Amino acid sequence: MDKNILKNVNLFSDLNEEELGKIFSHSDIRTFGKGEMIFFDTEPYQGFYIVIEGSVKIFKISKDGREHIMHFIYPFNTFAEVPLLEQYEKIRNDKFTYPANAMSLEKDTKLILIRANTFYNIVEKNREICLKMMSGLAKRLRHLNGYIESIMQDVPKRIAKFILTEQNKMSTENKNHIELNISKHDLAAYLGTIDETLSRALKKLQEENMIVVEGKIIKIRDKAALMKVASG
Amino acid sequence: MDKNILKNVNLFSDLNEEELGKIFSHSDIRTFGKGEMIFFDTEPYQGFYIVIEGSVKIFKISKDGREHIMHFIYPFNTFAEVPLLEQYEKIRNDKFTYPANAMSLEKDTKLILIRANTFYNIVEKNREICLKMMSGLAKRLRHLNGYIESIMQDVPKRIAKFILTEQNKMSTENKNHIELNISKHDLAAYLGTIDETLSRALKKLQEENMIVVEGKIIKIRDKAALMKVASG
DNA sequence: CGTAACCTTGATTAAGATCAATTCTCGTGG
DNA sequence: CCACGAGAATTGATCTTAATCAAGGTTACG
Repeated sequence: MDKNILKNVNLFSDLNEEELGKIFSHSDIRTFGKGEMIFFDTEPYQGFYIVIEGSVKIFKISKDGREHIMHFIYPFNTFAEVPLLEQYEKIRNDKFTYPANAMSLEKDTKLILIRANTFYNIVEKNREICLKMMSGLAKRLRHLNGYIESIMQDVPKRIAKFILTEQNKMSTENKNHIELNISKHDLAAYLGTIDETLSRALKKLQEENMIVVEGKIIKIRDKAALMKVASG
Repeated sequence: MDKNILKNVNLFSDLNEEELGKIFSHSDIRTFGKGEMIFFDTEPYQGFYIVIEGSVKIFKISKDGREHIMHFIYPFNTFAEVPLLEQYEKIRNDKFTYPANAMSLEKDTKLILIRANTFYNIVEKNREICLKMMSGLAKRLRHLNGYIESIMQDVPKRIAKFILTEQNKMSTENKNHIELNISKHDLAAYLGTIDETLSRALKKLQEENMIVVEGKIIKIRDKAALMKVASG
C-alpha cells in the first residue's frame, strides 16, 4: 500500500514525504473481515487507528447486553486517539485500556495502527499536527454532545433528525432520499434503541406519509412534517 | 484580583509572568449571582471561561423543557473551549454559538472570560499549552463517554454509581458519607432524570438499608450492596 | 433452492415521566 | 425569636414510551 494514503488523513496532510515514510514504516497495516472485533474495551491500549478502507463501529455494551454505537468511522478518519492524548501529561507506560469496543463492518476493512511512541515522536516535531488533532477532538466532542442531546428525545424524533441530517450530507441537490450504508440493527443501536422499536417508528412515519422505506433506501415525502417531528 | 490566579488553571500553569499578564489584561472578570445565566446555547460565541470562585452548570434543555446537566465546573477549570478549538482551522470570524447553556450555581461566582483572539495569540507561541489543552479535551471526552454509558442504565444504578464515585473523591480515609454540594434538582438533571424519580430511588435504597439520606448528607451503610446495585 | 441473517409484527410488561398535592426547610422581615 | 412564604423535596395515582418476549416473514447468498 502506498504511504501517500496518509496524505488523505486530515491529521497528517501537512507532513512531508520523509515524515510520512517514518510513520508508515513504524506502523502496522491490518485487514479485518466483516464483523471482526478490532479491540475490546477491556484490552490494554496500543495506539490509535486510521481507517483506509471499509468502516468501523465504536460501541459500548451495557450490563444487560444492549449495544450502543457511539461512532461510525469511515476512510481517512482516526479512532481511539483519546487515551493517547489523555495520557500525554502522565507516565506514558500507564496501563490504559481502550475506551470502547471497535468492530469492522465490512469485509477487507483496512486499518493502520499508529503506536503511541510513533505518534509521540511525530508530535514532538510538528506543531500543526497538534492543532489539527485538537480540532478533531473538539469536533468529536461536539458530536458526542449532539448524541447526548438526541438520546434525550423520543425515538421518532431521533429518527426524523437522523434522516434529515443524512439528507443534508447528500451533496447532489435534488436527492430526495437517503441510502443507509449500515444495517437496521446498527442504526437502531446508533439511535440508542432496538430493532423492533426502530421498525415500528419507521412504519409510523411511513403511515403518516412522511417517508417511504424501501430496504436501505428511505425516500423523503414530506420534509416539512419530518422537520416538525424532529424539532417538536 | 491577582493575575497569578491563572497559575492554578491547569492550562496556563507553565506560562511565565509576562504571558500571564498579557492574558489577564486582555480578559474580563465577571461576577454572577446564584442562578444567573452566563450564556445561552443560542448566543454567539465570544470566548471560553475560567471559574475562579463558585461553580457553574453546563446544560441543555430538551424540547419538552427538561434540563440535562452535562457538566459541573469548579474553580480553576475551564468551559466552552470547544467552539474555539474546533474553529481553529476555519475562518476565525465564523458565527459560532455556544454549544450549551451555562448557569452560575452560587452567589459571587467569579469567572474570567478569555476571548478567542487572546487565546489564539497565546497558543501560537506556546506548544505546551496546546498539548495541555488537548489533554483536557481528551479528559472531557472520556467524561462524556462515561456520561453516555451511565444514562444507558437504570436510575438506581446511576445513583449508586454516583454515590460511590463521590465517596471515592473524599480524600479523608474513613468518610462513610458524601455531601451534596448541589440541589437534588440539579442532581436529578445530572443523572438524566427528574426530581420525583430521584427521590423515590433514594428512598428505595434507604429502605433497603444501603444508605441514609439526611438532607444534603448521604451516609453509606452497606457499601457492598451499593456496589452490587451500581454494577449489576 | 435452502438456510441463515435480517427485518417486521403482535402482545405484554416495566421503568420512569407526568400530574397533582402535600410537607419540609430555610431565609427574611416583623 | 417567631411567623410567614417561597422554593425544595417528597409522595401518591396514573399514563406513556419503549423494552421484552415470541412468532413470522423477507432477503440474500452460497
